[in-house]
Amino acid sequence: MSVATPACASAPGVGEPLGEAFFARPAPRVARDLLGCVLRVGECAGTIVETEAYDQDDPASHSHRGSRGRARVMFGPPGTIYIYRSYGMHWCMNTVCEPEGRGAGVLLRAIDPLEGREQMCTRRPGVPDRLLAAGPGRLCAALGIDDRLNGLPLGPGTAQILVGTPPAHVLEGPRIGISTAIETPWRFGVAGSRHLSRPFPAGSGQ
DNA sequence: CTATAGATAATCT
DNA sequence: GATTATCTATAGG
Repeated sequence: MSVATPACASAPGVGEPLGEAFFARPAPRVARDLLGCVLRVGECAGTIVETEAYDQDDPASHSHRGSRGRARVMFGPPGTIYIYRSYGMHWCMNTVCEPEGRGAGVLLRAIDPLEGREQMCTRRPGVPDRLLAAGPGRLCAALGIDDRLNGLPLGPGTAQILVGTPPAHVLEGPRIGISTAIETPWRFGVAGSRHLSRPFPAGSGQ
C-alpha cells in the first residue's frame, strides 16, 4: 500500500540536511545550488536567496594567498563553517566547498525569513522585513551568527542547511565589494526575490 | 532612486 | 599605513 501523495507535495529530499557530497563540488556550482535551500540557526530559518563563490585561484578570495590566518578554515573539510569579520564590525558566514585542502567556499549573502522573524527583529530593531537578512553582515546579525561557529561543521548544534525547492530562475552577476576579479560572475540570486542585498545588473538572468 | 561619509579592526604591504 | 567578500545615516535628484 503506497502513501498518498498530495498534489502540492514537496520534491524528494526537501527538509533533509545537505551532505558533505553536496559541498565537495566546485564553489560556483554549490553557490548556485544553495539557492532555495533553507538555512536554520536555532529557532530561526530562511530560504537562501543570494550567494557568492570564492576559490583559491581567485584573487578576491581570502584563500588566494595561502592557508594561513583566517583563511586556514577554508582549507578544511567540505561543509565546514567559515566566519570572518568584515570591515571591522560585521560577521560573514561561508560554507567550505570542494574536497579538503582546496580553499574554496560560498559566502551566504541573503535569506528570505521563514521562521523566527520575531527573534530576528529583536536582534535588528526597527529594520524593515525586506532588509532583515539582505546582506552577509545583516544575515549574521539577524540569525545571531558570530565567530563561535568558525571552523565547526554544519549541523543541528551549529547551523544547518536543508534541501529546499530550487528557484525557477537564477540570476548571475559580478560579486559585491571586491576590487579584483570584478568581472567573474560568481554572484548568484533568486530572480524576483525582494530580499536581495542589491539588485543584479539588467540582463543577469531570465 | 543614486552618492557619499563614517564607523571600526583584522589582515596585508 | 592602506585595504577590506559591509552597513547605516544622510543628502540630493
